[in-house]
Amino acid sequence: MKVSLLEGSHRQTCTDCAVRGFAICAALDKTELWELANLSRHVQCEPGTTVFAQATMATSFFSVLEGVLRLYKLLPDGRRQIIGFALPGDFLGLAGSAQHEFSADAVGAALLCQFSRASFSRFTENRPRFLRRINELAGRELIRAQEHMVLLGRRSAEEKVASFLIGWRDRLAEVARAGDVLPLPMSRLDIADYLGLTIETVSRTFTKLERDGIIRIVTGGISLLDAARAEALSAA
Amino acid sequence: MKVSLLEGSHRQTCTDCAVRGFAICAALDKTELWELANLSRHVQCEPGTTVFAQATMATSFFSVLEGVLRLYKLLPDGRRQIIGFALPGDFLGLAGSAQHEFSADAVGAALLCQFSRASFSRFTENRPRFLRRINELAGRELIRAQEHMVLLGRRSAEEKVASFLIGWRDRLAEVARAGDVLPLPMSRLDIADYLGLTIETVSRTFTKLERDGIIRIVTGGISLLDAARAEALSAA
DNA sequence: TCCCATTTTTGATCGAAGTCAAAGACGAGT
DNA sequence: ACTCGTCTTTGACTTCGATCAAAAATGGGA
Repeated sequence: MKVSLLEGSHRQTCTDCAVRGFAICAALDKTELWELANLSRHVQCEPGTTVFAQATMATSFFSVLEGVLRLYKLLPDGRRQIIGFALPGDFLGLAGSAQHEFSADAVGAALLCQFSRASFSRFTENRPRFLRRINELAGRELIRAQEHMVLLGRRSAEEKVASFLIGWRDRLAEVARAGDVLPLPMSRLDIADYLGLTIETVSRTFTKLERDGIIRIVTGGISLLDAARAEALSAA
Repeated sequence: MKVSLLEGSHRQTCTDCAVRGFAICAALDKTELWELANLSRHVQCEPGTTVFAQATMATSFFSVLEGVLRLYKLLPDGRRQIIGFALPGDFLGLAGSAQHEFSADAVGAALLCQFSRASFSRFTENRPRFLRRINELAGRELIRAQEHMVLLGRRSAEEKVASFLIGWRDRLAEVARAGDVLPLPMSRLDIADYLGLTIETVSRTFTKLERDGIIRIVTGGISLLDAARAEALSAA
């Protein structure tokens, strides 16, 4: 496993940032943005790169600019639970704990905006607007986590897969133009570990959804043929 | 189901509050505390009272003073997932959404400190210290939720029950003197819905842990005979 | 103290998802 | 186009926890 980061070239101007409108920095005015820019650096990650590992010191915070990260926790015997996928605009470090509570690695190539913990905290300290923005993102994250607990604890395999597809579609729609096929950059194993299933069950369930005419499996993703039926499965 | 609250007598002074040291208001100085006190009222809840229901307008925030609340989400067909138990010092409203994302009801009798959403938000608005305190609690909540996802997605029934007992013991230790028996005020059904199991599986697992000499089942709780073995089960 | 409703426990059986195994598809590199 | 390694799919079988059913314990009220 690669654990290194490819360091980005140099500091960036935030004003033309692709996630400017919906990332954590959306709450900042021009002056503050410039100030924050001076605390940040861009980091380019190769596919599979581990950005940080569970139980290591959290010396940095990150904002995702491009790509997808998988966030996961491991049990001592190797069982893995993916607790979420981070997309452009997502912030890593909301829990604010001194140690990383989970590991994060890039699914495909990814570009991150990195802040040192200390300077970011200092910047944050006396900016109520920014603090409220952090609260807002943390609240959303908490709601997502609670919804995911229902999925993990109370839904069948078919409902889990359908919920995942609908949820993924909706999240992607927030950050990118939706095309005909829903790209699934993560592996079946990632999906299984996200849904609390095995890879075989995920695969069988995809096949079943395809047999039932709800989806079509294509390379690198699926086509949602019958979104209404998928939504019904994912809600019920 | 009872859905009403018994309204408390009148406003309270916060200085002698039982949860003063570890509730959300721990971040406030004397003046602020007095100001916040004027926005709060105490609410006494009978056992089983629903404090608020999922998908209703969130017009109030609450801080738990005494008792235990169960926080849960329901699926349309009645399946229930308990996403957590709230103890004294816990704050309800961290997600800050306009609608309640889950329901909350009192397990036994409970005493709450209620704030109107509007006045609490106004109070919060320009107090970075207080905002950071809210962030701190939200972060803890998020970490708990992430840990619970691992439990729901990747642990066996026995591990789930052991984790629950250890986690409950540790949470109680934060707010009350630990006695010989660990009180379990919630029903087996509550425990089952918290762990993503059925009531029968929870009961059988308790019996098995007792047969194995790890716990002793007593009325209203359990005795942890072999905490080390329980911790091993809950970690592994 | 005795009832009766509710909760908990136990037993028997079932089934959804896991496990084990092998075949098939895909893609990067030659 | 071919090869090798990885990922995905499919099949056969097993198992853990769910379901269905009933007995036992608990507790509040007459």
